[in-house]
Amino acid sequence: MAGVRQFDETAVVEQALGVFWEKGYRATSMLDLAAATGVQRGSLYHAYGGKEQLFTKIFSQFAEDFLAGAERALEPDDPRQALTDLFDYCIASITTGTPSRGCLSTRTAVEAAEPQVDAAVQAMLDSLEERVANMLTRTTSSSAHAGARASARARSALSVPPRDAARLVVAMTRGLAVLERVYGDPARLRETAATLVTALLR
Amino acid sequence: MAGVRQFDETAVVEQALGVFWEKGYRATSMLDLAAATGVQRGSLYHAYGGKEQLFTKIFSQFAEDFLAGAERALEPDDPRQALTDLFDYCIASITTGTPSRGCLSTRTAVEAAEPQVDAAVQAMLDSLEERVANMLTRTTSSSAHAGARASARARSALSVPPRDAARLVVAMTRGLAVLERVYGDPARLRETAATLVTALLR
DNA sequence: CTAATGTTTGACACCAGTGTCAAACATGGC
DNA sequence: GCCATGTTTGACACTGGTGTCAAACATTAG
Repeated sequence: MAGVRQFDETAVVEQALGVFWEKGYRATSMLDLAAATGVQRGSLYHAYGGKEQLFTKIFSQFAEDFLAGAERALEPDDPRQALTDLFDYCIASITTGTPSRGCLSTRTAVEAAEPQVDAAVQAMLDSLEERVANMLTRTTSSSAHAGARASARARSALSVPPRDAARLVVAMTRGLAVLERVYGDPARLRETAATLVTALLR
Repeated sequence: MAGVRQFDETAVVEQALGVFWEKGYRATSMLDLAAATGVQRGSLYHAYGGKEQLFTKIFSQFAEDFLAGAERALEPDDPRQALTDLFDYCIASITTGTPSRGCLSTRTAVEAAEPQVDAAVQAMLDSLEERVANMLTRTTSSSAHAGARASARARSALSVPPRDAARLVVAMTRGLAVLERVYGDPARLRETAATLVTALLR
């Protein structure tokens, strides 16, 4: 194989992610991408086929990173702490930058229409939901079956089943993303998240 | 005053609302609007100035109607019923049409950038929050002060203060709007809403 | 009936973006 | 060193949208 790609692919992905995040999927043109990456428009078409394919690639990369971060946030054995950490993580992610860049997946979910793109977003949310559900079943006692050393004393109890709670939490992360756009106030987002955590854990 | 508007303004507003709702603020062009309303593009520019102004007018009309519906849904004296009715109302609103049209205000909040438009969305959410808060303080006992005849027996209690609960509820309506886009499953939305109601009311 | 007033119309000049392609160009395998 | 192979480049032909404007047109007050 001769005739080899001249640009640094990971750098391009990173730059392009920045543009998509800032402007949104729809509002981003191949022109913007070319300008931001320094790669000619023609080359981008040649290498990726078009915006949808390029975005899908970038988004799956992003989703992986995001989920890794969420996983870390969900580590604590106290569910209240884990949920709080998760929301803090999400809120930090969407309120970064000036002006804050918002939530890429939410924005994409709401504005995209391409099936590929929608599928990618759905996969990410499914994955997030599952991780939250796992954390909740791990850290809360549905009733007895004590045994584990770290939790000799009463563990927190959920006001609803863990699976349902997980869905609610994921739904809430989406709600927060929308409110960030509307009010742009991180403190307010944290308060609202805290309210949910309180309602969820008796 | 001679030289009088030839088109039926309320009809135009209604048609244009349909287009905005279906395609979203950004993706809607004056061309689309002209086609849908049967009014020439030039006339629309002349009469309204441009897309932003026209949208603002249409949106405030829409918000008024929406809030009136929400108000009606919040009438029951049982907070569980009122919240359920509210969520049902919201879910019905966003899942109408084939394919379902989604939530105009959420979509607008996420994709618009024009200050006028953002302000209109914010006003609507503030208003919704207030109505929910009113309903909650009206229908739940923060503690004693019985007296009212309809509630001689114990009234439902909130797991969090009414103001916070109201914010949470509004946030949730936004979350549901996003999930509608992602999963397109009304039943699932109702379930998630029901979970929140359960967590909120002990 | 007329004049004044505001509305409608279609055309104009413009811009931003798309997707494609032949030719010029690097590069690694031989 | 040369050639095959894949990449880069800039130009091309298009599309769909914008905002404006002079002229044609209705309508109503007087």
